[in-house]
Amino acid sequence: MSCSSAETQTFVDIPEALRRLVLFKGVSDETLARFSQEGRLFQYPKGKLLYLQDDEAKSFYLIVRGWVKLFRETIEGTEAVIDVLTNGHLLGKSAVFNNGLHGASAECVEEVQLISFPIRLLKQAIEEDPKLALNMLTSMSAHRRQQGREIEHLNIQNAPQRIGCFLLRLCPLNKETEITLHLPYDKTLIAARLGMKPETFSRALAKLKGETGIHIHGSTVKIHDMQALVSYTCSHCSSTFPCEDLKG
Amino acid sequence: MSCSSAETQTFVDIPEALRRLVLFKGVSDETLARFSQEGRLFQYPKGKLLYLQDDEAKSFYLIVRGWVKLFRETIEGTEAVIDVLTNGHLLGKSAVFNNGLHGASAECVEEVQLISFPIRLLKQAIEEDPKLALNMLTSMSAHRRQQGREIEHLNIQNAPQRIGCFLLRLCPLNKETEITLHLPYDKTLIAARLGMKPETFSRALAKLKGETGIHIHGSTVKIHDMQALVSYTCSHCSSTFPCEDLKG
DNA sequence: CGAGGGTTTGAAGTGCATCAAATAGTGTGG
DNA sequence: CCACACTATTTGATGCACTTCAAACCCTCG
Repeated sequence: MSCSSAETQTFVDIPEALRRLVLFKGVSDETLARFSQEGRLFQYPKGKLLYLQDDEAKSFYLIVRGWVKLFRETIEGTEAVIDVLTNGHLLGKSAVFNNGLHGASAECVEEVQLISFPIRLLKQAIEEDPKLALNMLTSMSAHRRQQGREIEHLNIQNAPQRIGCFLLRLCPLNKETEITLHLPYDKTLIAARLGMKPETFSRALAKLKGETGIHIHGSTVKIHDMQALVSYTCSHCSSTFPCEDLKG
Repeated sequence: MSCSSAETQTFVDIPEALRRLVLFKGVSDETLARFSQEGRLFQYPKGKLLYLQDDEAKSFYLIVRGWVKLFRETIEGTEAVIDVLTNGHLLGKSAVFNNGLHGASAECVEEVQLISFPIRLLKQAIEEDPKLALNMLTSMSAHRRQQGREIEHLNIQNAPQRIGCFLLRLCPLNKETEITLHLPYDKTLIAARLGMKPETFSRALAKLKGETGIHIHGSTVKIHDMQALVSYTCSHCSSTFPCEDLKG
C-alpha cells in the first residue's frame, strides 16, 4: 500500500468500526473479515486531496475522525461543495456504479483519520452478498431523499432559513431545554455547503439571530427556543421537523 | 383492482414493455412473468393525482405515454417540482426504501397511460433476485448523480444557462447539423422544473436567444449552432457536455 | 365570438453577490 | 507574553438577478 505524504498509523479496531456501519449490518462474517483484513488506517493533514473528480477509484474510505469536503469544480474554477462528511461516513463508495470513477473531488478540511479499503472488494461483495446490496440500496435511497430535500431548499428557502435548517440538523433531538452547540467546521465552508457566499452567510446568520432569538458567539450557538427556530425555518420546507439524518 | 375516475384500458404488451426496462435487464423470466401478470394498464386525464407525498404506496408505475409531474409542497402551499417524467420512466418505486411511503406527490400533466404494479412485488423481488437489486442500485446511483448535477446547477448556473442545459438534454446527440425540437411540456412547468418563475423563464429564454442565436417560435426551438449553446451553457457546470441521461 | 389559460412585458422591490475595507482571531517566532 | 503575519469573519456600499404584482397579449377551444 503506497502512500504519498505525511501520514501516521495509530490503533483503531477496524472490525469493530465496520460492524457499527449500517452498510455492513447483517453481512456475513467472512465478508467482514475480508474488509477488515484489507482496511488500512491513515492520517492526513488539513488540505490533503484524497482524490479528484473523474479519478479512477482504487479505494473507498471510512472516516474515523475529522471532516472531509466533497466538491466539484467547473472549468472556470468555480467550486460547488457537494457535502462535508465526518466520523462514520463512507466516502467514494459510489464509484462502484460510476464506471469506477469518482464523481467528485475530496479534500481534508482538517487533520483526518480514515480507513481505506480497496474498492474492488466492495464491488465484489455487492455482487456476492445480497444483504450488502440491500444495505447499499437503503443507504443510497436515504441519500437520494436527502439530496431531494437540498434541491428543494435551494429553491424555496432563503439564506437565513437554510442556516436554520443546518443548525437544526446539528441539534440532539431528545432534550427540550436550551441547547448549546458548536459549528462543526468554519463558517466559510458552511456557507459554501449551503450554496452561499461567506458575506451572505454572516449577514443571514445575523438575521436568523434577530428572527429566532438564537445566540451566537464565535462558533458557539445557543438555542433557547427551539420551537421558534423550527417554525421560522421549516415553514418553507415540505418536510416536517425532525428530518431524518443519514450516515454511510 | 378498484380505481376512481375516468380511466380506460387499451392494449399494451406488458411483458415487452418490462423487458425494455434497464431495471429488469437480466432478471429471471419467472420474476418478469409475475410482474406482467399483475401489471394493469390505466389511462388518466390531465390533472389526475396519482398519489400524495407520504401516502402509503400500494403501487409503482411505468409510464407508457404522457407526462407526470413529481412534486412536494410546504405547509404554506409553495410547490417544488422534483421531476417531470414520461415514456419508459418508473414512478413511485423508491417507496420500497422509504417505509412504504411515497416521498413526493405525483400528478398527470396531460392525458397519461401507465401500467401499475403492486409495490409488494417489487419489494419481494428485490430481496429474492440479486440481479434486480443490482439493477436497482445502478439506476438509483445514476439518479443520484443527476440530482447532484441539479444541486450544482441551482448553485452556479444562472437562469438562461439552466434553460440551455435543459434544451441540450433534449437534443439528439448524433446529428451535427441544425436541430429542431419541441418543448415537451408547457413553459410554466419547465420554469418550475428549473426552479424559476414563469416570468423569469420567459425573460431568460429571450436572453438565451440573444446569446446563442437559437430561434424560438411557440414551443418550437431551432438550434443552428449547437457549439455556441454548449459553450454558453456548460462553462458554468462541472460536467462536460454530453451529460448522461437516465431512465427508470 | 368570448372565456380562460398560457405567455409576455413593464415597473418596482428584494435578496444575494461583489468589491473593498475594517475587525477579530489564530498561530508563529522572538 | 508580545508583535507580526495570516486567515476568518464582519461591515459597508453598490450592482445584478430574480421575484412580485399588474396588465396586456395570444392562442385554443367550446
